[in-house]
Amino acid sequence: MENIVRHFDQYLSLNEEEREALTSRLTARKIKRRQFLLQEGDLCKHFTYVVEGCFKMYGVDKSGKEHNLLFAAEDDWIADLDSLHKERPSSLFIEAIEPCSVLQLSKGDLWYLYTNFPKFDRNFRVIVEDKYIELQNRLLQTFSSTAYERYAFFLAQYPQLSLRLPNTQIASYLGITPEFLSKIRNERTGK
Amino acid sequence: MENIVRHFDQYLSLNEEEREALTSRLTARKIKRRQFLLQEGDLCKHFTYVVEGCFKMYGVDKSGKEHNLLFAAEDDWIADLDSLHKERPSSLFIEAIEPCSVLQLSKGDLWYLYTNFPKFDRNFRVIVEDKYIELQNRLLQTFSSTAYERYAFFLAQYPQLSLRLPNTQIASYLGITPEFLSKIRNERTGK
DNA sequence: ACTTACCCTTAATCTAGTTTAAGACTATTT
DNA sequence: AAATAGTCTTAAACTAGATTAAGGGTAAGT
Repeated sequence: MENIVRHFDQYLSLNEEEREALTSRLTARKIKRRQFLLQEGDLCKHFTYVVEGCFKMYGVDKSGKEHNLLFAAEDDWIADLDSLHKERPSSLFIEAIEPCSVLQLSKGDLWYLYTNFPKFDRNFRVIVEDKYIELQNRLLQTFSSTAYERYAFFLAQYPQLSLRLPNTQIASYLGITPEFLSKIRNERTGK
Repeated sequence: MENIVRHFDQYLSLNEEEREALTSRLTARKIKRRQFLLQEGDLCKHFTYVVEGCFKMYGVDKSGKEHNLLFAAEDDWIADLDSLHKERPSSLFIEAIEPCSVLQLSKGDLWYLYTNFPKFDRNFRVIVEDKYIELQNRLLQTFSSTAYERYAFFLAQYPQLSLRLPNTQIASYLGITPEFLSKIRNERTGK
Protein backbone atom coordinates (compact mmCIF):
# COMPACT_ATOMS: atom_id res chain seq x y z
CA MET A 1 0.00 0.00 0.00
CA GLU A 2 2.83 2.42 0.73
CA ASN A 3 4.08 1.78 -2.79
CA ILE A 4 0.98 3.03 -4.50
CA VAL A 5 0.69 6.09 -2.23
CA ARG A 6 4.29 6.96 -3.06
CA HIS A 7 3.43 6.32 -6.72
CA PHE A 8 0.82 9.08 -6.63
CA ASP A 9 3.30 11.45 -5.02
CA GLN A 10 4.98 11.68 -8.44
CA TYR A 11 1.84 13.41 -9.70
CA LEU A 12 -0.51 15.48 -7.51
CA SER A 13 0.01 13.77 -4.16
CA LEU A 14 -3.03 12.59 -2.27
CA ASN A 15 -4.42 14.18 0.86
CA GLU A 16 -5.70 12.18 3.85
CA GLU A 17 -9.23 11.82 2.50
CA GLU A 18 -8.17 10.83 -1.01
CA ARG A 19 -5.67 8.32 0.32
CA GLU A 20 -8.36 6.71 2.46
CA ALA A 21 -10.82 6.64 -0.46
CA LEU A 22 -8.21 4.96 -2.64
CA THR A 23 -6.74 2.43 -0.23
CA SER A 24 -10.13 1.29 1.06
CA ARG A 25 -11.09 0.38 -2.51
CA LEU A 26 -7.93 -1.44 -3.55
CA THR A 27 -7.93 -5.23 -3.55
CA ALA A 28 -4.60 -6.97 -2.97
CA ARG A 29 -3.96 -10.20 -4.89
CA LYS A 30 -1.13 -12.63 -5.42
CA ILE A 31 -0.78 -14.01 -8.95
CA LYS A 32 1.29 -17.12 -9.67
CA ARG A 33 3.71 -17.45 -12.53
CA ARG A 34 1.83 -18.24 -15.75
CA GLN A 35 -1.51 -17.28 -14.25
CA PHE A 36 -3.75 -14.95 -16.31
CA LEU A 37 -5.12 -11.59 -15.24
CA LEU A 38 -7.07 -11.48 -18.50
CA GLN A 39 -7.76 -13.87 -21.35
CA GLU A 40 -9.07 -13.34 -24.86
CA GLY A 41 -12.85 -13.09 -24.73
CA ASP A 42 -12.94 -11.88 -21.11
CA LEU A 43 -14.18 -8.48 -20.12
CA CYS A 44 -11.37 -6.50 -18.52
CA LYS A 45 -12.85 -5.46 -15.17
CA HIS A 46 -9.87 -4.00 -13.30
CA PHE A 47 -7.11 -1.49 -13.57
CA THR A 48 -4.14 -3.26 -11.98
CA TYR A 49 -1.16 -1.71 -10.20
CA VAL A 50 1.88 -3.99 -10.04
CA VAL A 51 3.53 -4.06 -6.60
CA GLU A 52 5.91 -6.89 -7.40
CA GLY A 53 6.67 -9.20 -10.32
CA CYS A 54 6.16 -8.77 -14.04
CA PHE A 55 3.30 -9.24 -16.52
CA LYS A 56 3.14 -9.39 -20.29
CA MET A 57 0.16 -8.25 -22.35
CA TYR A 58 -0.07 -9.88 -25.75
CA GLY A 59 -2.31 -10.77 -28.66
CA VAL A 60 -2.38 -14.08 -30.52
CA ASP A 61 -2.58 -14.07 -34.32
CA LYS A 62 -4.54 -16.58 -36.37
CA SER A 63 -1.56 -18.90 -36.72
CA GLY A 64 -1.32 -19.04 -32.92
CA LYS A 65 1.76 -16.85 -32.47
CA GLU A 66 1.97 -14.46 -29.51
CA HIS A 67 2.88 -10.78 -29.96
CA ASN A 68 3.86 -8.87 -26.82
CA LEU A 69 2.44 -5.38 -26.69
CA LEU A 70 4.04 -4.46 -23.39
CA PHE A 71 5.48 -5.58 -20.11
CA ALA A 72 4.43 -4.18 -16.74
CA ALA A 73 6.70 -4.56 -13.72
CA GLU A 74 6.96 -2.87 -10.31
CA ASP A 75 5.19 0.49 -9.98
CA ASP A 76 3.42 0.20 -13.33
CA TRP A 77 -0.27 -0.03 -14.29
CA ILE A 78 -1.76 -2.62 -16.60
CA ALA A 79 -5.18 -3.16 -18.21
CA ASP A 80 -6.72 -3.59 -21.63
CA LEU A 81 -8.20 -0.09 -21.78
CA ASP A 82 -10.18 -0.98 -24.89
CA SER A 83 -12.07 -3.72 -23.08
CA LEU A 84 -12.25 -1.85 -19.77
CA HIS A 85 -13.74 1.34 -21.17
CA LYS A 86 -15.74 0.16 -24.13
CA GLU A 87 -17.01 -2.90 -22.24
CA ARG A 88 -16.30 -5.31 -25.04
CA PRO A 89 -14.57 -8.71 -24.92
CA SER A 90 -10.82 -8.36 -24.93
CA SER A 91 -8.68 -9.65 -27.77
CA LEU A 92 -5.67 -9.75 -25.46
CA PHE A 93 -4.04 -11.82 -22.73
CA ILE A 94 -2.38 -10.50 -19.58
CA GLU A 95 -0.19 -13.17 -18.03
CA ALA A 96 2.24 -13.24 -15.10
CA ILE A 97 5.83 -13.95 -16.19
CA GLU A 98 6.95 -14.06 -12.55
CA PRO A 99 5.08 -14.57 -9.27
CA CYS A 100 3.32 -11.24 -8.78
CA SER A 101 1.54 -9.20 -6.18
CA VAL A 102 -0.88 -6.53 -7.32
CA LEU A 103 -3.44 -3.97 -6.19
CA GLN A 104 -6.62 -3.79 -8.23
CA LEU A 105 -9.30 -1.15 -8.77
CA SER A 106 -12.59 -2.26 -10.26
CA LYS A 107 -14.19 -0.15 -12.96
CA GLY A 108 -16.87 0.96 -10.52
CA ASP A 109 -14.35 2.03 -7.89
CA LEU A 110 -12.36 3.89 -10.50
CA TRP A 111 -15.50 5.77 -11.48
CA TYR A 112 -16.26 6.52 -7.85
CA LEU A 113 -12.81 8.04 -7.42
CA TYR A 114 -13.06 10.03 -10.67
CA THR A 115 -16.46 11.43 -9.75
CA ASN A 116 -15.71 12.35 -6.16
CA PHE A 117 -12.06 13.40 -6.35
CA PRO A 118 -11.05 15.28 -9.51
CA LYS A 119 -7.42 14.67 -8.63
CA PHE A 120 -7.77 11.09 -9.85
CA ASP A 121 -8.99 12.31 -13.23
CA ARG A 122 -5.90 14.47 -13.36
CA ASN A 123 -3.48 11.80 -12.23
CA PHE A 124 -4.81 9.09 -14.47
CA ARG A 125 -4.87 11.53 -17.37
CA VAL A 126 -1.16 12.05 -16.88
CA ILE A 127 -0.52 8.32 -16.44
CA VAL A 128 -2.35 7.50 -19.67
CA GLU A 129 -0.60 10.34 -21.50
CA ASP A 130 2.76 8.89 -20.50
CA LYS A 131 1.70 5.48 -21.74
CA TYR A 132 0.50 7.03 -24.99
CA ILE A 133 3.90 8.66 -25.50
CA GLU A 134 5.64 5.33 -24.89
CA LEU A 135 3.43 3.60 -27.42
CA GLN A 136 3.92 6.36 -29.99
CA ASN A 137 7.69 6.05 -29.72
CA ARG A 138 7.46 2.28 -29.95
CA LEU A 139 5.35 2.45 -33.11
CA LEU A 140 7.67 4.95 -34.75
CA GLN A 141 10.64 2.77 -33.92
CA THR A 142 8.96 -0.33 -35.29
CA PHE A 143 8.53 1.44 -38.62
CA SER A 144 11.81 3.23 -38.85
CA SER A 145 14.54 0.96 -37.46
CA THR A 146 15.92 -2.48 -38.09
CA ALA A 147 15.52 -5.36 -35.64
CA TYR A 148 19.16 -4.90 -34.65
CA GLU A 149 18.59 -1.25 -33.72
CA ARG A 150 15.35 -1.99 -31.89
CA TYR A 151 17.12 -4.59 -29.76
CA ALA A 152 19.92 -2.19 -28.90
CA PHE A 153 17.34 0.42 -27.95
CA PHE A 154 15.40 -2.04 -25.80
CA LEU A 155 18.55 -2.94 -23.88
CA ALA A 156 19.33 0.74 -23.32
CA GLN A 157 15.79 1.68 -22.31
CA TYR A 158 14.97 -1.30 -20.10
CA PRO A 159 18.30 -2.65 -18.83
CA GLN A 160 16.77 -4.21 -15.72
CA LEU A 161 13.88 -5.82 -17.60
CA SER A 162 16.20 -7.28 -20.23
CA LEU A 163 17.91 -9.29 -17.50
CA ARG A 164 14.68 -10.60 -16.01
CA LEU A 165 12.99 -11.64 -19.24
CA PRO A 166 13.71 -14.73 -21.33
CA ASN A 167 14.91 -13.81 -24.82
CA THR A 168 11.90 -15.43 -26.35
CA GLN A 169 9.70 -12.79 -24.69
CA ILE A 170 11.96 -9.96 -25.80
CA ALA A 171 11.86 -11.27 -29.38
CA SER A 172 8.07 -11.25 -29.30
CA TYR A 173 8.12 -7.66 -28.02
CA LEU A 174 10.50 -6.59 -30.78
CA GLY A 175 8.33 -8.25 -33.42
CA ILE A 176 10.92 -10.84 -34.50
CA THR A 177 11.44 -14.58 -34.00
CA PRO A 178 13.62 -15.95 -31.17
CA GLU A 179 15.88 -17.49 -33.82
CA PHE A 180 16.56 -14.12 -35.39
CA LEU A 181 17.17 -12.50 -32.00
CA SER A 182 19.68 -15.20 -31.28
CA LYS A 183 21.48 -14.30 -34.51
CA ILE A 184 21.48 -10.61 -33.59
CA ARG A 185 22.86 -11.36 -30.13
CA ASN A 186 25.56 -13.49 -31.64
CA GLU A 187 26.66 -10.72 -34.01
CA ARG A 188 26.78 -8.24 -31.10
CA THR A 189 29.05 -10.34 -28.88
CA GLY A 190 31.13 -11.36 -31.87
CA LYS A 191 32.41 -7.78 -32.17
CA MET B 1 -16.44 27.24 -32.68
CA GLU B 2 -19.76 25.40 -32.69
CA ASN B 3 -17.87 22.32 -33.87
CA ILE B 4 -15.66 22.12 -30.84
CA VAL B 5 -18.51 22.78 -28.41
CA ARG B 6 -20.47 19.94 -30.04
CA HIS B 7 -17.30 17.86 -29.84
CA PHE B 8 -17.28 18.17 -26.05
CA ASP B 9 -20.94 17.21 -25.89
CA GLN B 10 -19.82 13.65 -26.67
CA TYR B 11 -18.13 13.61 -23.26
CA LEU B 12 -19.25 15.67 -20.25
CA SER B 13 -20.83 18.63 -22.03
CA LEU B 14 -19.73 22.10 -21.04
CA ASN B 15 -21.77 24.61 -19.06
CA GLU B 16 -21.92 28.31 -19.89
CA GLU B 17 -18.88 29.22 -17.82
CA GLU B 18 -16.70 26.39 -19.12
CA ARG B 19 -17.69 27.11 -22.69
CA GLU B 20 -16.73 30.74 -22.28
CA ALA B 21 -13.41 29.81 -20.63
CA LEU B 22 -12.63 27.46 -23.51
CA THR B 23 -13.72 29.55 -26.48
CA SER B 24 -12.06 32.72 -25.23
CA ARG B 25 -8.74 30.87 -25.16
CA LEU B 26 -8.92 29.16 -28.55
CA THR B 27 -6.97 30.65 -31.45
CA ALA B 28 -8.35 30.08 -34.94
CA ARG B 29 -5.82 29.57 -37.74
CA LYS B 30 -5.83 28.66 -41.42
CA ILE B 31 -3.05 26.33 -42.56
CA LYS B 32 -2.16 25.94 -46.22
CA ARG B 33 -1.51 22.64 -47.93
CA ARG B 34 2.05 21.48 -47.21
CA GLN B 35 2.47 23.94 -44.36
CA PHE B 36 3.87 22.59 -41.08
CA LEU B 37 2.23 22.79 -37.66
CA LEU B 38 5.38 21.25 -36.19
CA GLN B 39 8.83 20.36 -37.45
CA GLU B 40 11.56 18.14 -36.07
CA GLY B 41 13.49 20.08 -33.45
CA ASP B 42 10.60 22.41 -32.59
CA LEU B 43 8.92 22.47 -29.23
CA CYS B 44 5.28 21.49 -29.60
CA LYS B 45 3.43 24.38 -27.97
CA HIS B 46 -0.22 23.70 -28.88
CA PHE B 47 -2.90 21.11 -28.73
CA THR B 48 -4.70 21.50 -32.06
CA TYR B 49 -8.33 20.73 -32.87
CA VAL B 50 -9.00 20.18 -36.58
CA VAL B 51 -12.10 22.00 -37.83
CA GLU B 52 -11.50 21.29 -41.49
CA GLY B 53 -8.86 19.58 -43.61
CA CYS B 54 -6.38 16.83 -42.83
CA PHE B 55 -2.92 16.57 -41.24
CA LYS B 56 -0.31 13.83 -41.12
CA MET B 57 2.11 13.35 -38.23
CA TYR B 58 5.27 11.50 -39.19
CA GLY B 59 8.87 10.76 -38.32
CA VAL B 60 11.79 10.67 -40.72
CA ASP B 61 14.36 7.88 -40.44
CA LYS B 62 18.07 8.29 -41.01
CA SER B 63 17.79 7.41 -44.68
CA GLY B 64 15.28 10.23 -45.09
CA LYS B 65 12.12 8.15 -45.43
CA GLU B 66 8.87 9.37 -43.86
CA HIS B 67 6.77 7.13 -41.63
CA ASN B 68 3.23 8.27 -40.93
CA LEU B 69 2.15 7.72 -37.35
CA LEU B 70 -1.36 9.05 -37.79
CA PHE B 71 -3.72 11.27 -39.72
CA ALA B 72 -6.02 13.84 -38.10
CA ALA B 73 -9.05 15.12 -39.98
CA GLU B 74 -12.26 16.94 -39.00
CA ASP B 75 -13.20 16.78 -35.30
CA ASP B 76 -9.89 15.23 -34.26
CA TRP B 77 -7.07 16.46 -32.00
CA ILE B 78 -3.40 16.48 -32.91
CA ALA B 79 -0.14 17.23 -31.08
CA ASP B 80 3.15 15.57 -30.27
CA LEU B 81 2.29 14.85 -26.63
CA ASP B 82 5.87 13.83 -25.91
CA SER B 83 7.19 17.26 -26.87
CA LEU B 84 4.19 19.15 -25.45
CA HIS B 85 4.31 17.59 -21.99
CA LYS B 86 7.96 16.82 -21.50
CA GLU B 87 9.03 20.10 -23.08
CA ARG B 88 11.68 18.55 -25.27
CA PRO B 89 12.34 19.09 -28.98
CA SER B 90 10.03 17.03 -31.13
CA SER B 91 11.32 14.28 -33.38
CA LEU B 92 8.18 14.54 -35.49
CA PHE B 93 6.57 16.59 -38.22
CA ILE B 94 2.91 17.65 -38.43
CA GLU B 95 2.05 18.76 -41.94
CA ALA B 96 -1.19 19.78 -43.67
CA ILE B 97 -2.17 17.40 -46.49
CA GLU B 98 -5.08 19.65 -47.42
CA PRO B 99 -5.87 23.32 -46.73
CA CYS B 100 -6.90 23.27 -43.08
CA SER B 101 -8.63 25.36 -40.48
CA VAL B 102 -7.88 24.67 -36.83
CA LEU B 103 -8.47 25.84 -33.27
CA GLN B 104 -5.45 25.83 -31.00
CA LEU B 105 -4.94 25.76 -27.25
CA SER B 106 -1.53 26.74 -25.90
CA LYS B 107 0.03 24.67 -23.15
CA GLY B 108 -0.60 27.47 -20.67
CA ASP B 109 -4.27 27.76 -21.57
CA LEU B 110 -4.66 24.03 -21.35
CA TRP B 111 -3.21 24.16 -17.84
CA TYR B 112 -5.51 27.02 -16.93
CA LEU B 113 -8.51 24.97 -18.01
CA TYR B 114 -7.29 21.85 -16.19
CA THR B 115 -6.68 23.73 -12.98
CA ASN B 116 -9.90 25.72 -12.89
CA PHE B 117 -12.38 23.31 -14.43
CA PRO B 118 -11.87 19.63 -13.53
CA LYS B 119 -14.19 18.66 -16.36
CA PHE B 120 -11.37 19.34 -18.84
CA ASP B 121 -9.13 16.91 -16.98
CA ARG B 122 -11.90 14.38 -17.32
CA ASN B 123 -12.64 15.03 -20.97
CA PHE B 124 -9.03 15.10 -22.09
CA ARG B 125 -8.39 11.95 -20.07
CA VAL B 126 -11.09 10.20 -22.09
CA ILE B 127 -9.83 11.69 -25.37
CA VAL B 128 -6.28 10.47 -24.70
CA GLU B 129 -7.55 7.06 -23.57
CA ASP B 130 -9.35 6.68 -26.89
CA LYS B 131 -6.22 7.62 -28.77
CA TYR B 132 -4.23 5.14 -26.67
CA ILE B 133 -6.66 2.37 -27.61
CA GLU B 134 -6.34 3.25 -31.30
CA LEU B 135 -2.57 3.14 -31.10
CA GLN B 136 -2.59 -0.15 -29.20
CA ASN B 137 -4.76 -1.76 -31.88
CA ARG B 138 -2.55 -0.35 -34.60
CA LEU B 139 0.60 -1.74 -33.00
CA LEU B 140 -0.94 -5.18 -32.50
CA GLN B 141 -2.05 -5.20 -36.12
CA THR B 142 1.36 -4.17 -37.35
CA PHE B 143 2.86 -7.17 -35.58
CA SER B 144 0.23 -9.75 -36.32
CA SER B 145 -1.04 -9.20 -39.86
CA THR B 146 0.33 -9.04 -43.37
CA ALA B 147 0.46 -5.83 -45.39
CA TYR B 148 -2.48 -7.11 -47.44
CA GLU B 149 -4.63 -7.55 -44.32
CA ARG B 150 -3.59 -4.19 -42.89
CA TYR B 151 -4.61 -2.44 -46.10
CA ALA B 152 -8.00 -4.15 -46.10
CA PHE B 153 -8.48 -3.13 -42.48
CA PHE B 154 -7.51 0.46 -43.20
CA LEU B 155 -10.07 0.68 -46.00
CA ALA B 156 -12.76 -0.74 -43.74
CA GLN B 157 -11.87 1.48 -40.77
CA TYR B 158 -11.30 4.77 -42.61
CA PRO B 159 -13.32 4.56 -45.84
CA GLN B 160 -13.65 8.33 -46.15
CA LEU B 161 -9.96 9.00 -45.44
CA SER B 162 -8.86 6.37 -47.94
CA LEU B 163 -10.53 8.37 -50.69
CA ARG B 164 -8.97 11.68 -49.65
CA LEU B 165 -5.40 10.48 -49.25
CA PRO B 166 -2.88 9.71 -51.98
CA ASN B 167 -1.78 6.06 -51.91
CA THR B 168 1.75 7.06 -51.14
CA GLN B 169 0.56 8.44 -47.77
CA ILE B 170 -1.46 5.33 -47.03
CA ALA B 171 1.57 3.15 -47.82
CA SER B 172 3.66 5.14 -45.36
CA TYR B 173 0.95 4.70 -42.72
CA LEU B 174 0.83 0.94 -43.31
CA GLY B 175 4.61 0.68 -43.07
CA ILE B 176 5.16 -0.46 -46.66
CA THR B 177 6.49 1.09 -49.88
CA PRO B 178 4.14 2.69 -52.43
CA GLU B 179 5.33 0.11 -54.97
CA PHE B 180 4.22 -2.76 -52.80
CA LEU B 181 0.88 -1.10 -52.06
CA SER B 182 0.37 -0.77 -55.80
CA LYS B 183 0.93 -4.51 -56.14
CA ILE B 184 -1.55 -5.26 -53.34
CA ARG B 185 -4.16 -3.01 -54.95
CA ASN B 186 -3.63 -4.70 -58.26
CA GLU B 187 -4.17 -8.17 -56.76
CA ARG B 188 -7.39 -6.96 -55.08
CA THR B 189 -9.02 -5.60 -58.23
CA GLY B 190 -7.78 -8.55 -60.25
CA LYS B 191 -10.09 -10.86 -58.29
C1' DA C 1 17.37 -35.66 -7.26
C1' DC C 2 14.50 -36.35 -11.21
C1' DT C 3 12.22 -35.19 -14.93
C1' DT C 4 9.61 -32.57 -17.81
C1' DA C 5 9.09 -28.51 -20.06
C1' DC C 6 10.85 -24.65 -21.69
C1' DC C 7 14.96 -22.04 -23.61
C1' DC C 8 18.91 -20.99 -26.64
C1' DT C 9 21.57 -21.72 -30.66
C1' DT C 10 23.02 -22.92 -35.49
C1' DA C 11 22.28 -23.53 -40.16
C1' DA C 12 19.84 -24.32 -44.53
C1' DT C 13 15.97 -22.93 -47.17
C1' DC C 14 12.39 -19.79 -48.20
C1' DT C 15 9.35 -15.46 -48.68
C1' DA C 16 7.18 -10.96 -47.84
C1' DG C 17 8.37 -6.83 -48.79
C1' DT C 18 12.38 -3.50 -50.61
C1' DT C 19 15.10 -1.39 -54.09
C1' DT C 20 16.02 0.36 -58.40
C1' DA C 21 14.62 1.91 -62.63
C1' DA C 22 11.69 3.55 -66.08
C1' DG C 23 7.48 5.15 -68.33
C1' DA C 24 2.72 7.12 -68.30
C1' DC C 25 -0.52 9.90 -65.91
C1' DT C 26 -2.38 13.91 -63.33
C1' DA C 27 -2.41 17.77 -60.52
C1' DT C 28 -0.62 22.46 -59.23
C1' DT C 29 1.88 26.50 -60.16
C1' DT C 30 3.37 30.08 -63.24
C1' DA D 1 -1.11 26.64 -71.90
C1' DA D 2 3.21 25.18 -70.50
C1' DA D 3 5.97 23.42 -67.25
C1' DT D 4 7.07 21.40 -63.17
C1' DA D 5 6.39 18.37 -59.50
C1' DG D 6 4.03 14.85 -57.42
C1' DT D 7 1.61 10.15 -58.26
C1' DC D 8 0.75 5.36 -59.93
C1' DT D 9 2.25 1.22 -62.05
C1' DT D 10 5.17 -2.75 -63.61
C1' DA D 11 8.92 -5.70 -63.34
C1' DA D 12 13.51 -7.64 -62.22
C1' DA D 13 16.97 -8.24 -58.71
C1' DC D 14 17.68 -8.28 -53.94
C1' DT D 15 17.52 -8.66 -48.60
C1' DA D 16 15.82 -8.68 -43.81
C1' DG D 17 13.83 -11.65 -41.36
C1' DA D 18 10.74 -16.21 -41.21
C1' DT D 19 10.54 -21.11 -41.21
C1' DT D 20 11.94 -25.64 -40.39
C1' DA D 21 14.62 -28.84 -38.12
C1' DA D 22 17.62 -30.61 -34.80
C1' DG D 23 20.72 -30.80 -30.68
C1' DG D 24 22.17 -29.34 -26.21
C1' DG D 25 21.37 -26.59 -22.01
C1' DT D 26 18.88 -24.88 -18.12
C1' DA D 27 15.38 -23.99 -14.98
C1' DA D 28 10.74 -25.29 -12.58
C1' DG D 29 7.82 -28.27 -10.34
C1' DT D 30 7.37 -32.86 -8.07
